[in-house]
Amino acid sequence: MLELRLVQGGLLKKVLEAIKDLVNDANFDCSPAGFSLQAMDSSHVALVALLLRSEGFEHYRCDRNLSMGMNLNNMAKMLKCAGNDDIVTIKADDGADSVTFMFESPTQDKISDFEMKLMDIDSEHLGIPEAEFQAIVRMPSAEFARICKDLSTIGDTVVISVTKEGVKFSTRGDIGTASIVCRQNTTVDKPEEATVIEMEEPVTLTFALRYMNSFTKATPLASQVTISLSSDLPGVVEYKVAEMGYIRFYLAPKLEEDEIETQVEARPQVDIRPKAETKRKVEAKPKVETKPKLEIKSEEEREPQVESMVVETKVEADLMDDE
Amino acid sequence: MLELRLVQGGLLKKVLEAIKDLVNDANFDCSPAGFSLQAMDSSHVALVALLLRSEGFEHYRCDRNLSMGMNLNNMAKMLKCAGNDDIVTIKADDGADSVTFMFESPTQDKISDFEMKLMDIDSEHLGIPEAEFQAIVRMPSAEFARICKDLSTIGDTVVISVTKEGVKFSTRGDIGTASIVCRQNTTVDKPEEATVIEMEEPVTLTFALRYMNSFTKATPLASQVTISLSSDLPGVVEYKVAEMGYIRFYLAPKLEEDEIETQVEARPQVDIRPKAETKRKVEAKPKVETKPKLEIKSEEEREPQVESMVVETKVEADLMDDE
DNA sequence: CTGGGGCGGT
DNA sequence: ACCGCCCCAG
Repeated sequence: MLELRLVQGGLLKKVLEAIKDLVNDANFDCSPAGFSLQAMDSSHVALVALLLRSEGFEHYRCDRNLSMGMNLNNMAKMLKCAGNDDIVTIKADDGADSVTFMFESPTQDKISDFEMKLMDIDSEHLGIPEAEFQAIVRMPSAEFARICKDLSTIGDTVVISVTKEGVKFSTRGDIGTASIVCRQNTTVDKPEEATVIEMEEPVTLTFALRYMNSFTKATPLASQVTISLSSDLPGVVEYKVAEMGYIRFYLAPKLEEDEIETQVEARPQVDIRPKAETKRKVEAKPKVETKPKLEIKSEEEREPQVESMVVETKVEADLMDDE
Repeated sequence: MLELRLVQGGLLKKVLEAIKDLVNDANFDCSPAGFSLQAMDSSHVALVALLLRSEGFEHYRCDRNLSMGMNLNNMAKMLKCAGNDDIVTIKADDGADSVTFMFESPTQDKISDFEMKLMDIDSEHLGIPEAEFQAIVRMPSAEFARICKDLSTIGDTVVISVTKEGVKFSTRGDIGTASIVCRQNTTVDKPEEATVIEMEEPVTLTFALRYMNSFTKATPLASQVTISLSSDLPGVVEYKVAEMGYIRFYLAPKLEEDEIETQVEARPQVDIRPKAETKRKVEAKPKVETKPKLEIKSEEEREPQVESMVVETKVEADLMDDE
């Protein structure tokens, strides 16, 4: 039996708006620690990881771990029927093939029940190793969204370059070039306007703007966004979900044209894809891949001490390093 | 070397939004007097003249006259990336084949650089004679925009009729007719709400609404619009650009059906088109043209005293009678 | 002036 | 689904 009561129903609406364009179907995993989701986008280039901690719910009952496969578009459709400050309750019986969303208007005058069929989705739970990043940029989420949108009117990719002084976003396209520099700035009136750069060493990476623009759908969730970069890891774009957890988007960097020949094979291969998937791709395309793929190991491929981090304890592991 | 620094970057954004639908490519002319543009729309029916006086810029450096051919859509795309109260700097080296737009956020935390390729556009600088108009209407720009939009749902052309009492806009279409009269009104709370008519003699002219509606894209620039009419001249729709200059749109009146036969040849031919262009059209279509064409002489065709008004001094001449 | 919400078009 | 548009509120 599962029963999760969330006072700020609007949060869940925004969460679904943020991920439904990237991922069609995904399993929501419920454990005593929280409500979470991990899924790759349909082209296997980006990965979304959502966590809503149990403490963030007004009421959280989860008798045993449950994985519920949902069509995110359909779920979003139902959640759209909730008011922004309705109280949302998610209910499912163990082993049931459906989930119920209940919306209570703030005045309790209106109670809505939506029932949605669950789907059987086979996706392995991917272990995402915690990594040290060479640079972490925190900046206003709206500003980041604006930059990605603006740059995508000029080019298809963004080069993000972090130095101590600031972060530079640049692109190039048929009509010209663009370069936007945001300086570190911690002396602002409101903390949500700050731009903070934590940097161990300068990093320059290239990403597809198409995905970045998808990620910025999460902008309404948080006033700040965190961009974490290392030269040999997928970039991470993270939005906090108020008091509850986060949505993280992982995106493999594109190789610069002149890097492709020399570096693609030398890179540490940390592959996030499930084994079968990885094999198939490799067999199908034995050549150098210029299309970026996320490189994080799947659970089975990881080191023994990680291997032991089974699904039941995994969410807690994630919790530890949040915030 | 050219370097123009404009504190109200939003103005330039609005200027481009106002003209980019009418003109695809045009030369911006920089002289010590200011930053200006003259261009005909692609169907050679309307003409846009923009002037931004050098005094309106915070910093204006223009070592020598420069004509920069730009694709206005691409320029508008780049300017859209500026915030409305960013400071905009336009930079170009003499003889360079590109121009740079720099945007500084009000807080200076964000600096954007956009570089755009210039194009080679051969357009003659058209001399637009200053004329006396039989009637000049000044009215709220939003009201004029609304009228043009409303009338274009009924018909394709607007008949503008000015008398001492007011100005009448009327149209006729398949579904019926419409007529909107605005009375002169100078006793208003705010000066921007006034409707003022300066009239020497009554005028009635017909214009294509399609162009009028294009012109009203400039509405955000100014709270008032000036419509200047004479029976034998193109109509002029003018929007002031705050403290800096103006955008003027010239549009040839349509001949009323019953006027075409009797008047078209009798009209004073003041043709704005470059000579070659004029010739070609005439050769191609020796018949009576029912499509209106702007009738202002090009530089070479004009009278001696106008002839001497060469490009260098021309902007200043425009300045004289502005305001 | 910006942000948000709603709308209508493409 | 996206974007531009319009209105309102803060």
